[in-house]
Amino acid sequence: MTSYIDKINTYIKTLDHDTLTALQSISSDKKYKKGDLLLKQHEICGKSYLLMSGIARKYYLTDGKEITTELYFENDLAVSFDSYTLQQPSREFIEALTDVTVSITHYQAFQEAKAKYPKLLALDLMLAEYYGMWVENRLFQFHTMTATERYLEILHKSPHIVQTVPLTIIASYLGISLETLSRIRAKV
Amino acid sequence: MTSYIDKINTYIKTLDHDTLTALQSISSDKKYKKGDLLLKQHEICGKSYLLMSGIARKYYLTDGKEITTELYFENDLAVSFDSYTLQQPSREFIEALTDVTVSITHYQAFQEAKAKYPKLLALDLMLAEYYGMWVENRLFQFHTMTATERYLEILHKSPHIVQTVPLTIIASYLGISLETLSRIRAKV
DNA sequence: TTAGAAATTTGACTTAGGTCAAATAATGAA
DNA sequence: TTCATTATTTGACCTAAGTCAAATTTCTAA
Repeated sequence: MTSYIDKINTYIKTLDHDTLTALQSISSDKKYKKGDLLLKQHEICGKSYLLMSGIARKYYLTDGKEITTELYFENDLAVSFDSYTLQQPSREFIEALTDVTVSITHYQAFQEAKAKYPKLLALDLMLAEYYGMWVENRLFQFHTMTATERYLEILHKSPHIVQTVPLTIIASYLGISLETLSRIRAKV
Repeated sequence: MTSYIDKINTYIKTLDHDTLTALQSISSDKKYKKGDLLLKQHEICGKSYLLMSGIARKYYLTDGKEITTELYFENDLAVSFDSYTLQQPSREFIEALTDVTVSITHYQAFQEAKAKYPKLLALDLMLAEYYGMWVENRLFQFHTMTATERYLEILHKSPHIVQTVPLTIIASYLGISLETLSRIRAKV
């Protein structure tokens, strides 16, 4: 599936000058401090955030508890998918876990650009497909793997997560309690 | 999210004659008997299956056990998403749970049609977005809900599933054992 | 209709993971 | 440095859900 990111990047490199400048004209950089919220619950996700540097996460609250649903590193694209797609209030927050720099693209401007530049429509499809496969893979893990197996998967495939993100957040991302994660780590 | 299906259907109704005939020219109907496999593991999912009638499911095998990942009813579109998107061998099977009639569209022909008819590209994006939101919602359920809560969710939002699909399959779809499902049902 | 197979339920017991509480360890600002 | 806060670990006990085995119930094909 990493190969699909390559495919997307390769595709972006083939974009013509006009398409590329159109895209740049509707994007702008912004910095956030550690702890800042890029998106709040109940807000409509009217922007996409491409992480240039730093770490961020997406999470929601269920009876007072924060459940992390996605972790973002450099070059990851952060949005609340359903809020962005349906332009309806978000169930999720997006939070900067460190100071971050992002490239922001507005939803509405991007919709208009897609109508004018079909290559952006194709790009949007690729991004949606990638996200679909990513979520499908995560669901697969919850459906069939134990907590220990899920932790080992992260440890092997995304060691940077374990190295940079607090265990409380990793535990909620794995869908287990902090104590259980600590015990799993104490073993292998 | 049902509203998004409405949006997709509304969009389809706005398709011009040429686009529509192009789509029809690359689609054909086919019937399968109960128990037939529309897609086998390790095959590349080179077709999409729009269910016209009957019930089908998608599942994979983990150490000999069948895990159902999706149930299809009339008007549902069945594909192994990553296999179809990446055109790589499928981890999943697609099986007819009853006699079914499907409208089959070939992947390759659809790719070519999308290049010629941009409205099909936009349609494809909507379908990918819908699937992404659907999977995200299922992941949410696995991430935060107990087995009982997941069962009640199905019971309320998709009662047709409980009425038509064997409990063994529903149990694996919920990620629980058959016995646990039976006990949940014995209560409320 | 009826025997055999398949689906579902029930019982007894085990286990992964949760909860609550307390003890350490690590970090960061004054 | 040092104190206070935050992060992580450890202990004791609990609970949801799994496993294995057997009993029923429901279908289905002859």
